[in-house]
Amino acid sequence: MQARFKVWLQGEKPLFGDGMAKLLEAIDELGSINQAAARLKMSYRQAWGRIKESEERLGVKLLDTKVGGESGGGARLTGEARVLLQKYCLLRQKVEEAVHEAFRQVFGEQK
Amino acid sequence: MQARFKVWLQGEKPLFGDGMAKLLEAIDELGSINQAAARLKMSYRQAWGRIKESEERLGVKLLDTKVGGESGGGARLTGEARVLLQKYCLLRQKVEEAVHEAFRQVFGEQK
DNA sequence: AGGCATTATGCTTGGATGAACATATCGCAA
DNA sequence: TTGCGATATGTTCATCCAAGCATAATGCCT
Repeated sequence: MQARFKVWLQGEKPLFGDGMAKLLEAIDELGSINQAAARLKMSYRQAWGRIKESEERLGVKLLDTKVGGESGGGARLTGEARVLLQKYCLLRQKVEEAVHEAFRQVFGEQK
Repeated sequence: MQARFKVWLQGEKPLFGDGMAKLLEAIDELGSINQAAARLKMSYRQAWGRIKESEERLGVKLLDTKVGGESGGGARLTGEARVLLQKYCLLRQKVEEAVHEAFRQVFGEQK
């Protein structure tokens, strides 16, 4: 038995969680929404929709996108997206450590 | 903006989370699944199903139930259910404090 | 005997979430 | 000028989970 968790940023509605974090990381590495979606085994349609939704809720532009041109176009994270992603990852990491520690304290060496 | 979280116990499948905790607390206080479900604004059907599912996954009997008789019957937590509930609440509390602290550290005094 | 509150369980339907399909457009490159 | 890879959206379809409906059984109490 183990403890699992989710953590996310919330305003009036959910703003930014693990899904967006993984998606932005993949876009940052691969340079396009399309390839990132493929790696995460989601459709381009879904990836794009989640980004759009998140941008609207946050009131922050997360991606600079380019249509057409060399390699067909692409997407790059904005500075604000980078800052947010980095902060979220830090938050997540701290919480993960806390969950592990709390589980150990409460449930000890259990099956 | 704030940080929210969920934490739950997991084996092969999810075993015990916030929903079950609130449900068991209400049953403990009110003495019946029926009244507990009403308080939590869920149907008896759903409450009963979740308990059954959780018992099966955990391999632990959570309730002693009685059909008919004085006041129509009722349900009481087993000792194992009490122990599990108490441990889960402790885990949840520790995680909650950690999430708050981590959010403060990472996001500081933010809008 | 009849009523009542409760446990116990099957079945059906509705809503929401995600998958899939269909286009349109853009701009470089061959 | 045609093709390619990408962004950008609308729409439809499937599928899973929750909600609600229905019903049986039990045992005290009046």
